[in-house]
Amino acid sequence: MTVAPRHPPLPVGDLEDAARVVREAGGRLTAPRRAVLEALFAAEGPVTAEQIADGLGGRLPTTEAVSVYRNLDWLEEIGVVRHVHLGHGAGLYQLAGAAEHAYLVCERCAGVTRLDAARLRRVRAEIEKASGFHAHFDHFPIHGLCPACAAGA
Amino acid sequence: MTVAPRHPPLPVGDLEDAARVVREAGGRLTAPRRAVLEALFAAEGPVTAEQIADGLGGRLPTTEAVSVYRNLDWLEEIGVVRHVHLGHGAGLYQLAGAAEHAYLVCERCAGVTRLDAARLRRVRAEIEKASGFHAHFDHFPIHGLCPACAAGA
DNA sequence: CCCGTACTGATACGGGGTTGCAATAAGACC
DNA sequence: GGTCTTATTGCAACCCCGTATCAGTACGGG
Repeated sequence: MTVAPRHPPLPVGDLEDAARVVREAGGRLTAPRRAVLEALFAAEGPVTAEQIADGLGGRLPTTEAVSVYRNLDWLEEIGVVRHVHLGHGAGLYQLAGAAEHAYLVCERCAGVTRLDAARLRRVRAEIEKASGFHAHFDHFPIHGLCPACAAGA
Repeated sequence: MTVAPRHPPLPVGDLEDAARVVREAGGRLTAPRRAVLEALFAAEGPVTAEQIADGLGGRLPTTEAVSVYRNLDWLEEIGVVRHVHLGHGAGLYQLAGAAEHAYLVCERCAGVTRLDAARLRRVRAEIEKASGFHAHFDHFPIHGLCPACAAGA
């Protein structure tokens, strides 16, 4: 689990597409690797390695946790997978999408809101103006109070 | 290690001040607790629990790690301490300051820049406009490319 | 100076992830 | 299809960063 991506995101459309990318990267499409990819395609949102190992709660065959970790790492290295942290617990993995998403986590109700890149342009511009940093919002969440909790507080 | 502060920050100016606050919160000023506070005052920036337990690398007497964790937790509950995460590793603890600081972490060189609240007003405003969230930047870092690495990339 | 109880230290345990290594199986080449 | 190379697996042991339990200690109000 690297903190920074080594390769640019390499979005894949389906399993077949992923298989091609895997081979092009010099990898083999083994059963555990295929299972990890299938789980990522089947998942609704970002999921933990443990959820993948458990077959998303029984919906898919299970996979050895250690193989899940190794495959997620490697798939992340080649750009197919990304992981985010939405709190103190386990990292959450997902297929690398074409567009960056920010995750807004409410510190009171723990609710998570996904915001797409387009709406962050001005945020990034303000950060750049204030610090020179070119911010990415796809690895650590933006923490704070959601509208409802802010109103109640 | 709570993810969200339970109490508003309660900045303390020096050890004596901290001792008063500890007693007012119904706590006792034991040797390990004093040691943790001394380490936090002596530290240059945010430090790990382990660094505190080690006496900041020998500069101060050592303290049992388990007591360091318990004291940091309790001090955080009463508002004297805050912790941040600047990456995948251990949390980093510091005395709660009066002003919020954001931590900008470069994903390439891992350099950390501290930015104070005043310069974040417009950033926060843009996030509020885009999502309704009232963002805090003092718990998770803003991840991205520092000016130097952005130029080199 | 006493005494209740907040706190300590030793130990065990937990989640989350990584590493070492022998055994297995993809898939390139024939 | 058979062979062979080596990427990958699965098991087990391990590591980091903390937490929980609990008997014993010591802080500090009276």
